[in-house]
Amino acid sequence: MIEERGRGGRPRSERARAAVLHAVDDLLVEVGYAAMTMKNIAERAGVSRQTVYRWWSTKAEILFEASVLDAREELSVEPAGSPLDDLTAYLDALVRFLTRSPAGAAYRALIGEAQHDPAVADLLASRDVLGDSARDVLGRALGEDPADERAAALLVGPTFFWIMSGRDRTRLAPRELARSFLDGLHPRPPG
Amino acid sequence: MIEERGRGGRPRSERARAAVLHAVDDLLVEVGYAAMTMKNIAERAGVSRQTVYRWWSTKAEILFEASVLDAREELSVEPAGSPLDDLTAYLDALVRFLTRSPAGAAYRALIGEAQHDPAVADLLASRDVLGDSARDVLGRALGEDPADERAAALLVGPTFFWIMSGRDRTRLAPRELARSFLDGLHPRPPG
Amino acid sequence: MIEERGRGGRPRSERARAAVLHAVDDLLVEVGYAAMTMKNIAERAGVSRQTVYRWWSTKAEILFEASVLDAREELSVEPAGSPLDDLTAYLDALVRFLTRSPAGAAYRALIGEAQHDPAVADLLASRDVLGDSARDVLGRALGEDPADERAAALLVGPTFFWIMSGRDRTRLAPRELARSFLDGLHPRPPG
Amino acid sequence: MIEERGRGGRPRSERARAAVLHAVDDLLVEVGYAAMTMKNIAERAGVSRQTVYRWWSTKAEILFEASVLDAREELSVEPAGSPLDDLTAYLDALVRFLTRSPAGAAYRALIGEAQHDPAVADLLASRDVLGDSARDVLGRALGEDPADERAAALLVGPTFFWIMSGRDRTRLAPRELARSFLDGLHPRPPG
DNA sequence: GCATAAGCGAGACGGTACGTCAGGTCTTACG
DNA sequence: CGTAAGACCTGACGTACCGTCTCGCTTATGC
Repeated sequence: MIEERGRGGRPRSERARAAVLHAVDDLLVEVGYAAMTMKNIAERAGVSRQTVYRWWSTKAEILFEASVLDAREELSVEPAGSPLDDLTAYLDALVRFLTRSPAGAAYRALIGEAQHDPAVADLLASRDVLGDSARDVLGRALGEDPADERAAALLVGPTFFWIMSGRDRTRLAPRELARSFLDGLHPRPPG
Repeated sequence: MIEERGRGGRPRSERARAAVLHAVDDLLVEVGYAAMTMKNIAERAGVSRQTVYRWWSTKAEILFEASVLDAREELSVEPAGSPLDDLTAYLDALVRFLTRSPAGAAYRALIGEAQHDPAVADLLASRDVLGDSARDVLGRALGEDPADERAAALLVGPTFFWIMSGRDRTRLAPRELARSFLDGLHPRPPG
Repeated sequence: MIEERGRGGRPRSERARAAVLHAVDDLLVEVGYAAMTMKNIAERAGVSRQTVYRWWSTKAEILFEASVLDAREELSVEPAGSPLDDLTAYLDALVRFLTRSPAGAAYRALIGEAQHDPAVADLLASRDVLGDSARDVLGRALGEDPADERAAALLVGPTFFWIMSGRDRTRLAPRELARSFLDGLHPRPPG
Repeated sequence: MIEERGRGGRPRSERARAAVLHAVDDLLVEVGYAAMTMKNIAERAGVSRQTVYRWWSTKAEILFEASVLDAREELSVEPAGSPLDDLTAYLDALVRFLTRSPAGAAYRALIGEAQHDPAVADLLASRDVLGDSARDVLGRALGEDPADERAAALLVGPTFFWIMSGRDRTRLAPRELARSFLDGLHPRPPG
């Protein structure tokens, strides 16, 4: 990623950029998505409102930039030896991400906004965090390359629905889900 | 529903109630959830803002009341003869609901809000539209009574995730999903 | 001036109106016209910005409304017995108004704005404070009815120019100006 | 005006200076004084904002520098043979200046600003454009040397007031004003 | 010719006011 | 007492201009 700067001009302040991303992270945890405004992001970051608007259009954009790296990291799991163990570990990580991680809270908020804001929908479409991570683990566990998007939805969907619809995370059984997924992929021969 | 009224006083205007619910339906389609405000709900309904606030606290409440009946109806399917056909018909209805129906748009918007608004989360928890409809069809198709909440999530989840994450609905294959679900429930015996 | 109110609706708050007009008066003296913003008018008045904008479009409008009554009063003088005394008294009042009175400061500021803001020009044209007061005193002193607008300009102009161009008010001689004015009106017969 | 420069350094760009003064002239005519900002002066001149600020503090300063020479020129009139003709010609020029000339528009704007900005008032006091021109013509027409500042105010004031208060310039009668002025200066002997 | 120094265009920065909008509350008059 | 109307306070919105600041580059002087 080459720094592309036109001739002259004061360079962008890396300090300001980092402060804004940091502020967004903090505010999401402290006051939640709805109460997080461009105004208090700027104030919290010790940055002028204009500077925030210069680089990001909406709080969704900032939040996305602030959380996408964390998200990728939290959703990548070490190889565990067997497909079932791999998928179980992944689903464990997914539950943790969606229910415990600040980045996951950001992701849920963004998915929510995307339902009624096309700009946010486009933003999320630009980096399919959940889909990519699921395809990664599927590729490794099942040797599919590239892994099927539909298979990823089968793997992720039940857990995603469970959490997004507000159900109790402790009643989820990642290992059973992983087993069901594997069984669904390799059906009994008919008859 | 008996009208419970204290002594005297003008009775609640049924006309106003209906006008508000109607206005919310229309506005959701015309301007979307984000641009739908208490103010323009009131104006569209020809009702004073105070009257709206008297009976509902938030636009989420109105929207929920306005769409929950439609939602139940749209998600109930006729028995189709076989489990596979029943589930396929249900998933077809689910896709239609989430992507085409105004009530479905309302539901997606509310799920979104619920991610960062506990009040909306409680509201949705009070009537588990998707879960109930899935349990209904599972009960009928598989003879389970009451049907398992986890099974419902397995059935609904992949489609839910696919739509909520903004993927192309035409690339969904409800019949394959139904088949995978049935296979996942009844795994091959090991060996 | 009949109070015209549609059916219903909270009546305009006289308290808010008075507070705004008062605040403008105070601020003009304390911080001057340029530093007087809609924002600090509202804050000083203890009134919301929206309420200020509801009733006035610009600070010029508020200032005009706040000062026009004072202006009329300060520019009306008691009959003094002779035309020369009448006019001298008037010019004294005019100097005092333009250099000492808050209403006069407001008037000078508005005349200034009017030079590059047509809306302010229209506003001032709607009530010709200086012209009217001059015509009044001329009508009484000279028995002209209605008094000539050009005569008013002859009477007022020199003093107006003197003050507006920032000259020292103590070097003005109202009585001499009044005498010159009377002589200019009744010229020597030619020859 | 000797160029005073320390050792070394790039000399001031005459091109930039001229471009700014030119831009101010144009913008005053095109968008008016209020809409003329340091920002769009710089853009219009093709000059950086910093460069504008390096040489002038306010738009008033630039405007003054840009228009004062034009003003002096436009307010100087050829000798016409008689005092009445001289003064009439001058008042004609004055009306034209105040109502038609860009330099006059600049002058009116500056007079306006001076009412609530002491810096602008000082600026205008440094070169009494109207007063000087009036004293010049009076000196020539009446042989007074130096001409009286009060006499200048008597001559200029009525026209100045007429225009500044927004009255119709076509209803002015410069010759009558000149005659009144001359009569006012040489009153009938009492009795 | 090479350092020193100032001017210059570009454009980001922290501020602050703008005018608008929605939220939620209140005060009227009418039914 | 419910209702329509609409004024009220609050506070965020996104924009504009302010005046300052950092850049890289240019253009002079003077050693």
